[in-house]
Amino acid sequence: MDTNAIEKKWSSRWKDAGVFEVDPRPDKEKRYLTAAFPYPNSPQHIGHARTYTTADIYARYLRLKGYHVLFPMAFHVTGTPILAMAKRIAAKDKNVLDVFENIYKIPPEIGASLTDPKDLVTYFSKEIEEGMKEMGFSMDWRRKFYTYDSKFNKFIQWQFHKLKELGYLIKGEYPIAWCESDGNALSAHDTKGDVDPELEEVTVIKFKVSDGRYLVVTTYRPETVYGVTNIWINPEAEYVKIKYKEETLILAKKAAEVLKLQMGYELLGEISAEEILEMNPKNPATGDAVPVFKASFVAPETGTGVVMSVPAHAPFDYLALRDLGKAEMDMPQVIELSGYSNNPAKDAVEKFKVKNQDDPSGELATKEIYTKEAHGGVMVVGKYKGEKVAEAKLKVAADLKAENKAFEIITIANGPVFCRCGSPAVVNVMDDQWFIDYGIPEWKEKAKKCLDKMEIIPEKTRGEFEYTIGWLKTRPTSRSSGLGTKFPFDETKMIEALSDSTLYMSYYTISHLLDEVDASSMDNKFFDYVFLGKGDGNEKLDKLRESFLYWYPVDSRHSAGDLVRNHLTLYIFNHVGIYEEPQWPKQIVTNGFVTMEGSKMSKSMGNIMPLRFAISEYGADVIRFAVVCGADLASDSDFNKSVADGVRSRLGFISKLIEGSINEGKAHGRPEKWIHSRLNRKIERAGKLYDKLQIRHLALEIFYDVVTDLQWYLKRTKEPNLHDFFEKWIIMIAPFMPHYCEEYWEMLGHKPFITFEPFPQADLSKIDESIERGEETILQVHEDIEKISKLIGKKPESVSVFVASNWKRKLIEIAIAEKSFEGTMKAAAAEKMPMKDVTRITKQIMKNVHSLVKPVSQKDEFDALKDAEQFLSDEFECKVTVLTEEEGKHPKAGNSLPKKPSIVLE
RNA sequence: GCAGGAAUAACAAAGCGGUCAAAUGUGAUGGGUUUAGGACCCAUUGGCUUAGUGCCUUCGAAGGUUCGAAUCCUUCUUCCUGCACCA
Repeated sequence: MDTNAIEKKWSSRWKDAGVFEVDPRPDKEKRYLTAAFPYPNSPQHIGHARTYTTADIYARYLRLKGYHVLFPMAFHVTGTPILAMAKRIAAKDKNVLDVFENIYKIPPEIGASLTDPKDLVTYFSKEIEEGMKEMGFSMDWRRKFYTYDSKFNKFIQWQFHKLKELGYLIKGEYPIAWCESDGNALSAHDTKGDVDPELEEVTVIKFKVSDGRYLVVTTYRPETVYGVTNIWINPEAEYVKIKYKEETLILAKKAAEVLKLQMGYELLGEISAEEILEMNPKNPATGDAVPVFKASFVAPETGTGVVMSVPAHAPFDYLALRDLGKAEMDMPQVIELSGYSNNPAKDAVEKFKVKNQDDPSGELATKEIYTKEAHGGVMVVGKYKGEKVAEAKLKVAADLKAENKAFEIITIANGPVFCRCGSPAVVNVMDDQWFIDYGIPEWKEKAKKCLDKMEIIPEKTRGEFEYTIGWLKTRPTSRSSGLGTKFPFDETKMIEALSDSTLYMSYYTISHLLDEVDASSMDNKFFDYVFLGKGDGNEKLDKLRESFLYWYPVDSRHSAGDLVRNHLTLYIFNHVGIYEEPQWPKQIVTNGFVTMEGSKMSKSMGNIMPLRFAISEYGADVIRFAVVCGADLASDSDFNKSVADGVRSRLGFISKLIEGSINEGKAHGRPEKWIHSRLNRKIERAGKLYDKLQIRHLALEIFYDVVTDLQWYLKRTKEPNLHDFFEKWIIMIAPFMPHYCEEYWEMLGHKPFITFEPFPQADLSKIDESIERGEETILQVHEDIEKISKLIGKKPESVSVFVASNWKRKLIEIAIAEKSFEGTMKAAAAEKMPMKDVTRITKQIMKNVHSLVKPVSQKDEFDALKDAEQFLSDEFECKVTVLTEEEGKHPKAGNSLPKKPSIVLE
């Protein structure tokens, strides 16, 4: 069979018949599925396909179960990455163009032409859409939209009006990494080396020099303020005076430059290091005046460029004092640390043999002391004496701030970070930043309540959702640049990318019905009516509202697991905030990633396999399988060539069988009963596995195992008849490999589409335990003959098989009941069994008496083996005779046990 | 550091109190088929034994509970992911 031809044939038939384009049908129960929409700044690779394939398998399963299923798709273009990428293409950035050409195989002239964000979006979204269609995803493409569409913008603005009405939207200050020369915010896409600037709060403590004049130090350890012996400045650096909140602060010039934007101070002028060294500032915690000393380790661009010295707890402070010849001075202890003296810093310096403050091993000493004190230290002075350092740290800082003896500044923790333009990133505090306040308790309660009622697949991720709901607080939602929707209450701002993808599933329910509607008429009243039923409607609006009410709520939301901590939890919040309970989400399904031949896919490793390339290489049905079946839903699934080849060859095996099996076969013996018993058992289990999306388990059960069963069946029977088997099996597996199954279905003489056939019902009457156990015994005997034959090193001329007597079966039942050697022996004696054999057998079976199962009767076992007599004879090319133990004259005949017939080779 | 997840044979990955020397797939080895290659089929793939149904040692490490543990409990070790504005 020609894979590509089959896949093309069926995808165009689906398209022509519009089978996935669905509208409300009140006569049918609906299921509404959505999967996270893609971000079209590059083509998709096989990793992206996992979530969509999982969702599609589920969608197709639900159709077989008789539901009316909607599975829509759209494109998310919000935010800065697409803009940044277009800019980089315009600048002929080699990295971007190389990735396009070498990894995604985009013709270089096309790649280089995508300098307009819209062209970029158009090109890649087209590419992605084609790939999804080729994969056979059963999506309703009429509903497609882009998040920068003006109508969608209206919807998002409405969402934000709702959030504001609810009091969830607040305005405030927010620090961000900033480029002064470009005048905009910096995220990872905008920095050299794609570094994500990490912001961190640092405490600034004010040491009073005179009234209104302070020397300001930065510290991560405010609790050590009680042990300050002096202040450090770098004599090589320049220092300045600034006016900040009506006070004069003294700090390093370079530090002041970095802090300028966030503090908004007035520069008063320079001040010489000598002048500072003369000062005797007062420790705000103790009131003691301390001297100012010189130290080379102080970096003028870090913090304030002024440092407080706590020699008992900071190895560098101790070292600098020792370098000045002051090692013997009094060094007050603040923290007690078991295993250390009253000067842990000194202990650590000696332990690591640090020479002076310029010796790099000082870092090691510092790290050890900081870590240990932070977690194991106990305060020995001050207001929080006796408390743990971890707690005292926060309390001391809070007290100092409350008394206006300290304040917080924000620094770039992983700095220095540079903008692509070359200038260093600084911290800017936006005072007109909008937030969504996910910290509001009633809102959290609702989210919790929704979560409690939701199905979470895999269930073990539920804890992560609970954790995220608990931990979310105010979240910035406006940005100064990017594609998407303008912020309705400040049109100079854009709505941030994660905030416009939390309620959009509602929009799919009407997005294909808006052709006649003008964007300007889509105001708050419009959406209030359509989605909330508030206000007055009309015929047109009613149609939209009906569609929404029919499809909502979302029955299953699919995404990769990394979105639990943000998108998926925000999705819950926004739904419970804006909608009533009947519209709340019902289920969330998350999956792991896809690795490539054992390692993570990455651009730098060049091991990304573009989806459309993979499809042309292996065919969509094979890729669907390979991408989804390699691991449990939650864990990463590995894509490798050998697995894909394995799937392909099994598919070939099955195709051949179906081609050959259609008009055949009259056999109706044990093998037929067996394979139908196996099939019906699988049908019975498959439904539950599909419901829980146990995809890997399903694949093993209804694909790999089935191939193995078929191979055994073909061995066991001369005239195979698999027509009835395939009639059911094809439907059951169709969600995995829809193209092939449609083709098979047609080959079996049915009209399309298998897509809407009812999922097979398990015929429980065909599940035959004794037939299956019989077949197991045959397999066992087959193996045993082989083993023995190998051991004696020759092919047998004849084989006799002796089936154990019924009294032995009875004996096992007794053992199961008695569970003890003595008890079994007694009961056996009462039954007048041959005690010599009983002793031997009982000894043997007592070892695993707790796991014995009731044996089948001698007759059942004999019948099974007798039926296979010819088969075994053919297999071993000699006469195989099956006899009962009683009929056997050979001395070994008596060795037989239930399920373990005695075998004699001659 | 905090929070979550995980550790199983050559590799990947099931199993989550007894039927477990441990499914399945891949790889490897041998054999069959084939002009050759590929594909396909069969067998073997912890050790030792044995004309098969036996014994021993294994499921990150150490302890514990139990008649019985890969599975439950405790401690430890290692690895992964996230810790916020980034889609």
